[in-house]
Amino acid sequence: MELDGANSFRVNAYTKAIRALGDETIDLEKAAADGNLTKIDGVGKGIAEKIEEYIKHGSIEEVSKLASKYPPGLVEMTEIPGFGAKKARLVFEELGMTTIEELERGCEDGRVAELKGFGRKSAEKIVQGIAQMRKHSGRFRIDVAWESAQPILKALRDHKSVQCVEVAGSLRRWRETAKDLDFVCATANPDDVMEFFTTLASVDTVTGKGSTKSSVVLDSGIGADLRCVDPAHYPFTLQHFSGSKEHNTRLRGLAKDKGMKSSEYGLFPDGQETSLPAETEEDIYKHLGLAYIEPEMREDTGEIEAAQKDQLPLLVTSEDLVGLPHMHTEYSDGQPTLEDYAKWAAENGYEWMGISDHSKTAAYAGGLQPDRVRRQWAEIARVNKEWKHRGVVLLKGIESDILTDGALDYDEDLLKEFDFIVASIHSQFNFSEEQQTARMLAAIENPYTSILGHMTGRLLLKRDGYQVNQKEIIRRCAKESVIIEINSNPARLDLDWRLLHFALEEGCYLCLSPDAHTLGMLEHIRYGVGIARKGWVTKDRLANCWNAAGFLKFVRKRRS
DNA sequence: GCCGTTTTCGGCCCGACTGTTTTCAGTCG
Repeated sequence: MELDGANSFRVNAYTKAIRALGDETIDLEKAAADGNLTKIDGVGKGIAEKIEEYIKHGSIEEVSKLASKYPPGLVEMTEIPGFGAKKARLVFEELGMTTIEELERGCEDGRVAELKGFGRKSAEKIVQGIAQMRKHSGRFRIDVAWESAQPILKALRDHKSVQCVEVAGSLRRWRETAKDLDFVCATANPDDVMEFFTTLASVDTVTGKGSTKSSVVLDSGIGADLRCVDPAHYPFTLQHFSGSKEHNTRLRGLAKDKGMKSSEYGLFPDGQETSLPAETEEDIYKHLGLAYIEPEMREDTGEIEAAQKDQLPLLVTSEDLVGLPHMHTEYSDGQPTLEDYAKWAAENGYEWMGISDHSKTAAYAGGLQPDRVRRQWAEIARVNKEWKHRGVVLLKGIESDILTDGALDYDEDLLKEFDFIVASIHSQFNFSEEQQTARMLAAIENPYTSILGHMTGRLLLKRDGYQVNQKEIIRRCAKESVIIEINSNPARLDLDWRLLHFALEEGCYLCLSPDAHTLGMLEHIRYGVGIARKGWVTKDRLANCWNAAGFLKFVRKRRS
């Protein structure tokens, strides 16, 4: 519709409706049958008709018409940074271009630069944008973003003109991936700070420079924006650029209802040019009649309603964690020894570490045959004796493959002697959803399964998860008292945070797993904490916050 | 196209930067 030059308010109306329909709790066919479609926020007569048309015919005429008018390559073009629908339409109509490759050639041979509204620089930017897009598919994992951000944050904090600085955007909200980094800085000398920022050693290219906003691309390939504001505006600017866009749109609506205008510079009562005061973000939320909302929750997934009723959950923090399950040792495909983990736990304030190497079927990963399992248990007993005085205990666990029929990977004689068992799928990713779900349900019903490992097996930005009915799995885990893992490896972050709130409502217990294969990977738990907070997780529902006795009691209870 | 404790018409969130312009359109967050 944007390519077709449709009224932008119409486009917005569809965008808003699509977002509402994305809520998995809506059964569209049922709503249509009951005539309740227009009760969905953002769905009126027109869009309801489109949905009904789709349910009836499996397609929508207007969509088909638009699709035949504008080749799919034009939609792809709009993914190029700085290149939107209007420009895509122009190169299509004026130059007949239908693919990104054609656009790239047109930029190189000078045809694009001759178009009205374009020039030499625009053509160069497009070529650069295409290269960017190809190289990184536009998004970065949170660990890349976090690690790129830390040195910059430190450098800015140490700069004499910087009063305070914080990372905002999706990284502050702990999204699993980020498009770029956003820094917000309070300073009286913005030009100083901007000059410093754009000449940092890790900066590869400068793509924009002004006194309020500068943009760069770092060596790591990720973009970074810095906003500089007067210290009086800082809380507003930080709040604004922390997003999400959807959250802020709602807040601006609330402001409007209260006769105020909200922007990154303040909260302005109608007709006034001075903002209401705010020393912290908390003050801003207070002005809007809301309890303070933690950045992780700012996704417009119910947090605003909860804040209005002062019913926000008290989110778990890393200080609440006392134990970690799921880590691999030299016995299978990990690098650390048992001793290494015990030492790390003592040094980092943890009481228990749940050792879980791969089980025997995972031969590719050095899965443990029963004799090796018993040898490891003997060593765990020895290490535990040595570290008892430091208040650390290693638990005897295993990451058991879920076999194709849903069985665990050892005989019951051996299974019953483990302290806990993480059950995970590592093979037959191509099962149908029905097969995969049945396989997983069978594993959940096994009384020796304590924790369900990485529910979908996804690798972020790389591989989609296997097909499985996650909600059915979650409900069964709740019923069977199987703890659902939040795999904290930044390549996984699986279970997805979007399902955590649902899992909590269904009554599930969760745990953060480092799934470590090196000591360094234990640090990944920071991403798990972020994701857990994002999913509204409280410490009473997180097994990591229970002491070893409590964790073992929970696990043993379902075996009896 | 959606929506309505002022409304069934006339609004719809707001501001910065860039590259192309001579006052602005497009894009982005």
